[in-house]
Amino acid sequence: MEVLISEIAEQVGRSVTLKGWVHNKRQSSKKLLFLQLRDGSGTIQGVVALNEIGEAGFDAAAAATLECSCEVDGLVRADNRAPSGFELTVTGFRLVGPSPDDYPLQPRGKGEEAHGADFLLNHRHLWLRTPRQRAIMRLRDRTVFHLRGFFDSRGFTLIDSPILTANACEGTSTLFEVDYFGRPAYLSQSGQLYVEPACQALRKVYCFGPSFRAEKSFTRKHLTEFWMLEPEVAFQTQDGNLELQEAMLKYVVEKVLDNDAGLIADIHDKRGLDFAADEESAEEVLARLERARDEAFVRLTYDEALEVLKKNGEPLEWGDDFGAPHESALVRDFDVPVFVERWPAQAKAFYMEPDPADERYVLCDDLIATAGYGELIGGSIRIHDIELLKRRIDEHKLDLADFQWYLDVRRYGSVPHGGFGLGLERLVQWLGGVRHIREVIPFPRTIKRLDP
RNA sequence: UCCUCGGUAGCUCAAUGGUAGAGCAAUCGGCUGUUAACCGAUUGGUUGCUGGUUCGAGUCCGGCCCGAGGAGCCA
Repeated sequence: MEVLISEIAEQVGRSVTLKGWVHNKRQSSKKLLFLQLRDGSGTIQGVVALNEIGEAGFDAAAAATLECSCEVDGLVRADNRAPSGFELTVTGFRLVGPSPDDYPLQPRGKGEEAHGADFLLNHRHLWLRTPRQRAIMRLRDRTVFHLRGFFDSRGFTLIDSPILTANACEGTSTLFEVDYFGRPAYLSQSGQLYVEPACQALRKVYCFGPSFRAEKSFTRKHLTEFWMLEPEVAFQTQDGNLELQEAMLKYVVEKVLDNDAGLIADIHDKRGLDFAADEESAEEVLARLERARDEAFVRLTYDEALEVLKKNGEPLEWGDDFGAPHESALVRDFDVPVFVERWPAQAKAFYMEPDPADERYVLCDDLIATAGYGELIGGSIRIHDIELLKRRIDEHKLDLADFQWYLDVRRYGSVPHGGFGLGLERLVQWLGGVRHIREVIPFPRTIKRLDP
């Protein structure tokens, strides 16, 4: 019977067939060898003994090379010598697809010595086969699943925003331009302009899709193509917006801790091919997530954050935006994520609602993650007064003609509304303790890398 | 765009201006319980490109190319 390795515990004592790949081979003699088999659901060790499989079968298994694909028959045994607790006594081996002896990735390495970042990224199509990358891809999938579960449970509707857009609303410098039947179009850098009208139709909505930034940044936390989830809620308040952000993250963290903690252990297995040498341990990641699940997030106003920065030796002028050094200085004192809300209007985007308590500020927030993973979320209440919005568009030297339909949202039954943008990759980094953003997306796009 | 560091075997890295090396991978041999197996042997090089200094350059100097990480900007 054909089974998956993930189901092998139910098959003890039975003869089964596995279809997969040879991850590694250790030959002990002309009579005994070990195959590390993986099938996408897990890995198991196959024990190939001459007296169990016969000469022809042994020779076939002995000819297996790294990453060749195969069908393997065998008897499932519980065995405490195996890391997973189960082994397969191999009784048949059939090659499906050979793998020449120039397979570029080594099945193991002495920590980060085996391969470097550039080499691994050039072989991303093969790198994905390794256990660490499998665990990261699974964690990404589970994160999206849990996010969708959260918004579903709160009555949100998924609204897909377009990727091709006509307007360069916040300036063209960070946008990718494409030729759209002879006129310029741009790859979307945010779905916000589209979920704003949608929330007036469906009350609570979110979009989730790729975002594109042509910024020439080259760091561990930037991609030119990344996935962003952007909720937008009609009749939203500043406190309601923060509550939604915190509840969303606590929900995802709790689900990951309950269901997917094993993936975090796999990600931090020291045997993994990995160029992020100085990462947290799995225990540190789990402890950090437990705190984020159990303790209230820190909430600071911009002015309070300035005081913390002054105390930590990174003073800023009122009105200045935070740089990366300020972010780390700010979260140094806290071991849960930190909201910084109510920023000076001059540091933020044109569409943000003024704080009624003091109009020098706007109703907005950034959420800064623990452990150096940076900004996970940026959110705000949007201006719903059409005259104020026109004034702001003008002040920011933007073209009113580009915003006619956006202004319609304020013209007909305008309501206070707001939302935020969550960077999926940064969330997966933070959840998994993955130091480099290029590992948490299957095929990363950066300024220097379009292939594979 | 700016700053810093780097480019030597398939990979990860060594090599006072003086004969280009190791570990891993691969190949061959050995071993009936290996867990990143181990032991022995073999193969493997236009030292990123280019011009210069020098008796002699992987090493020093100029230019270029490529990569990494940080700044800025952001998610």
